Amino acid sequence: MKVIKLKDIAEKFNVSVSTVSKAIAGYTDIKRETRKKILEYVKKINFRPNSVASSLKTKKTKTIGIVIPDMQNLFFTKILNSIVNNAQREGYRSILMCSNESFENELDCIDELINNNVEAVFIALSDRTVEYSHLQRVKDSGIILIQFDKISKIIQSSTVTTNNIESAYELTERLIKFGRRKIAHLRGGYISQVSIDRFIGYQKALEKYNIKYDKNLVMISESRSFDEAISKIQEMIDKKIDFDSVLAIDDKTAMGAIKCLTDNKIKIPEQVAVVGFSNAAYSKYLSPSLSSMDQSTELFGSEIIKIFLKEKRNKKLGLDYTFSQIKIPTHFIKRESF
Amino acid sequence: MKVIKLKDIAEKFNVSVSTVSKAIAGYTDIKRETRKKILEYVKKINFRPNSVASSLKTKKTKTIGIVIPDMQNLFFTKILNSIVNNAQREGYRSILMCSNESFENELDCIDELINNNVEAVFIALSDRTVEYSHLQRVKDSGIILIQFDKISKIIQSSTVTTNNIESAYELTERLIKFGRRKIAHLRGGYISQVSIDRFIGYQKALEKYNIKYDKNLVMISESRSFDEAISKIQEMIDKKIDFDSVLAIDDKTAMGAIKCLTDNKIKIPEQVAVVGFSNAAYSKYLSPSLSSMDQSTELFGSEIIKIFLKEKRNKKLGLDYTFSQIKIPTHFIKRESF
DNA sequence: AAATGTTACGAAAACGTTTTCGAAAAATTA
DNA sequence: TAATTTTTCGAAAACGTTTTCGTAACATTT
Repeated sequence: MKVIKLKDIAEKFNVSVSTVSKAIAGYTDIKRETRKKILEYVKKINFRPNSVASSLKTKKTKTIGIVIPDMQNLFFTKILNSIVNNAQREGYRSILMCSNESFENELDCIDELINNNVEAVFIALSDRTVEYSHLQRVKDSGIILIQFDKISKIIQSSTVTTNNIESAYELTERLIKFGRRKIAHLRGGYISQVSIDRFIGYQKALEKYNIKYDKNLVMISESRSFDEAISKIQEMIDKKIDFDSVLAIDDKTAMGAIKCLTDNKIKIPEQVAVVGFSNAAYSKYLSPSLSSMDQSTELFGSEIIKIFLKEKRNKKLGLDYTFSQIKIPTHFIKRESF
Repeated sequence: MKVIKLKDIAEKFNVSVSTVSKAIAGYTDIKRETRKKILEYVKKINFRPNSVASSLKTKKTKTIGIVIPDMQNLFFTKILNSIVNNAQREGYRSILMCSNESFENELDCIDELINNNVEAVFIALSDRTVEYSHLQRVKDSGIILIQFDKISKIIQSSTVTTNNIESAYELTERLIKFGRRKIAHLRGGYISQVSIDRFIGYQKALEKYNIKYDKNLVMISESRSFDEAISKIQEMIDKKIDFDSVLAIDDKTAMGAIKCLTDNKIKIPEQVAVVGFSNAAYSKYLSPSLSSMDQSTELFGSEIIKIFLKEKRNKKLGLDYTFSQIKIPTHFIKRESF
């Protein structure tokens, strides 16, 4: 119950607190045998210097803060997992915050993290974030900021994203080469950069293959929910709009599409091919299983930590650092839906 | 860039550091107007006392540690979300750790959290945890321990769990009342308490309704994976074992069952009804959508925090506290698979 | 033997708070 | 006016580290 501290160890070996501290920290101005016996004891009782006191003194908290918009979204939880694991490996602990897709919450999360003296903030913005002074505040506090997935280009920082334009382009191209010409696009709202970029990729591919863009084939799912996807597709069917494939903004909406099509006895992929984004964990479990664009979530975490360590090193050396803009490659996962 | 501290504010108003500190902390021995002007300024610049220094002094870190075995499992991420939100509301931050179903990792997580002076550890054990001295170490460090979902009864602590026995009983009973008698059970391994309890519930219901227990109807899915579930069901089909329903250990294995049955052109639920546990986010997206037992994950978080605050209060008052054993109620979600 | 260099260690300050305790100033009572 | 109480404030210690700098002890070189 009593917590050991440096002083206790110092007394045990009749040395000073400084000596013990330096032995543990690996200083070389300690006699070999002195250091050895201290280290042995430290190891035996599994002693680690009080991290709070240490943080106060060194001004390093060895803590990073993560803000994601949704904890029910496996894409984010996988990235989260990967960040946490990579951070842990480098000796950093992770404080987790969730904005729940609310701008208000996001502000609170940021203030909380700044107040907690985290060394870095890794954030995927909420869909409702339209103003960015809180991110500036992070930077002004001397905290390293890295945006991932849902980012704002207004604030200068390193970013780690999927190449959404290219990725959507590739998917569309695949559908075209599969023989589809009437490709419906179930997109997200207008303020989401992800949604915008995927839409651009979709258009570019059509253009490249001389397929006339038809705005009747584009539906907007503001909420990107399963239910909204169903109703949007049903609307298309009711309006008798002719389409032979669906490029959905993500796997959840793709699932909505599959559900709706199946209920309407439309054969997938024979009549309508369906493809999603993100390769959500459940995508392969569906009937038909969903073809999707995998985003290698493990790479997100490792790249983010890599950038963080680099920026930290540069900052320490007083170097002017340039921000990294990393694009995580995607690759197509072929399943039954297309 | 320069971080404000108490001293800066003190100088600005020509008072002492103590006065500023006390004004912020709400002490009453500060003149109203003095306090007012300090508080106004503090609010204006959004100042909060350095939490590291504060923690060192007060020995309260306002931090809780959470350990879960799997971040790809929506059941856990939902609980995680709920804990984090509830903790945040009470002014606690959450350090997140993931054991990835490894006992080794779990040990590391615990040591890390102890070293970080968290005030509480909330843990769902990994499936491979067979020894519990690390949990004892948490308690010995004066840290409040609360186990949830996957718990060990060997270590005395408060717990928050689903009533797995009753819940499985209810599901089985529902299948029986639905007219099914040949109920297959796709269970988990033998060391998982969750798996054991659900199996017990299954047996109890059979017994109650005078249905003879048939061990041919029970399959073990050690990994509880989608693929293993498929192969186990396929095995049943190949062996021509007759069954009219499947009680799966969780929604993922239930999905495997659905997939396999669908591929074998077996009608759900007409020929075989399928039901799962946990009401995973994707369950309603399937075709057929999956009936399941919802576990109100939000309640997990609020109950855990409630217990934590109670134990903390009792500890402070020096009371002998008794541990709470909370059972989170489940309720059946009827969908298409049964 | 003196001068110089090297090794091993500890004293003490500092990090930014919180909180106790004493005391000055103001208000109240005798 | 003197004595007492109440209000308001600040000095200072403490939390457990890290790290600088000084120095004693010893070794090596002139």
